[in-house]
Amino acid sequence: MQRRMSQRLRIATWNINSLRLRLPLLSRLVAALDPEVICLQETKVPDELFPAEGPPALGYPHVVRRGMKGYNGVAILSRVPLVPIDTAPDWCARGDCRHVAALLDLPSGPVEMHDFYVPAGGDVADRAANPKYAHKLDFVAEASAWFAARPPLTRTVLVGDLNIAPLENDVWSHRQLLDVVSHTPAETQGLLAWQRAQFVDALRHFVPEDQKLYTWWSYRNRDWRASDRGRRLDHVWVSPDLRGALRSHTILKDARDWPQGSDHVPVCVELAL
DNA sequence: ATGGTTGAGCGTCAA
Repeated sequence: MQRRMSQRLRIATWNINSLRLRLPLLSRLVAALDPEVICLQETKVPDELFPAEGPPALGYPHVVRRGMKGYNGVAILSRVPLVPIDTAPDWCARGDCRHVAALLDLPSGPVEMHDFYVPAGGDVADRAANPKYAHKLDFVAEASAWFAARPPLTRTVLVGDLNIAPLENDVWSHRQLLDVVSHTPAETQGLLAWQRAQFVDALRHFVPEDQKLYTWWSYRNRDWRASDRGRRLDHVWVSPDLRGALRSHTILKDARDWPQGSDHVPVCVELAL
């Protein structure tokens, strides 16, 4: 029986909440996770101010990024060569920098990599009263329809800060958060429809749905660990053909205590490809 | 119903 050698592929995703401020923390991420690919959100840096020397110095010479002034911004840092993908639309026609995609050029063949930063959606869970909430729902619906219209995906990974905690145990209190933006039925149904059309939830592949799982803890808590009012806002999805390639996952909870840390912690999934 | 904290960039806005 012939058996092709498979390669380890670790993909990390992190809402870094300012790349320039937290560039030094990336070396901690690399030390802890040793990923081949790092997907970042909320880089908050225009492309012309992107710290070009930073990622290569950390061992990630291949970079695709899309940034703007002040807000949003996404980037993929890689040890593996990248080929940018530019076929996705400008979501909601806003010119926002909320999505970047690339092919990972692996010896076993290309892997399609998507990095998303879904709108947070503001405070009021009412489409009519809150344009940010309407934008969030529209963004999810548009992305969902775009992926659903494609032929069945293969060797595809989608990660990012999707700003929605879809399952009951993705939040500290399902009942208390049903009206809180990030866990309303309109959001969770929209996100699950997007996911289930083409993807497998890689983190829930490893952690059963009856167990609490969080990736974000608000800054607005005196003791985030003691109160533990977390939400699972950061996600890793893989196309169904990669289910058997899933090896392990890490939620780097310790990163929430890094000096001047982000309110999101890095999430990592290892595949054998 | 409100507050609590952080980042960008210099007003507040976004989260």
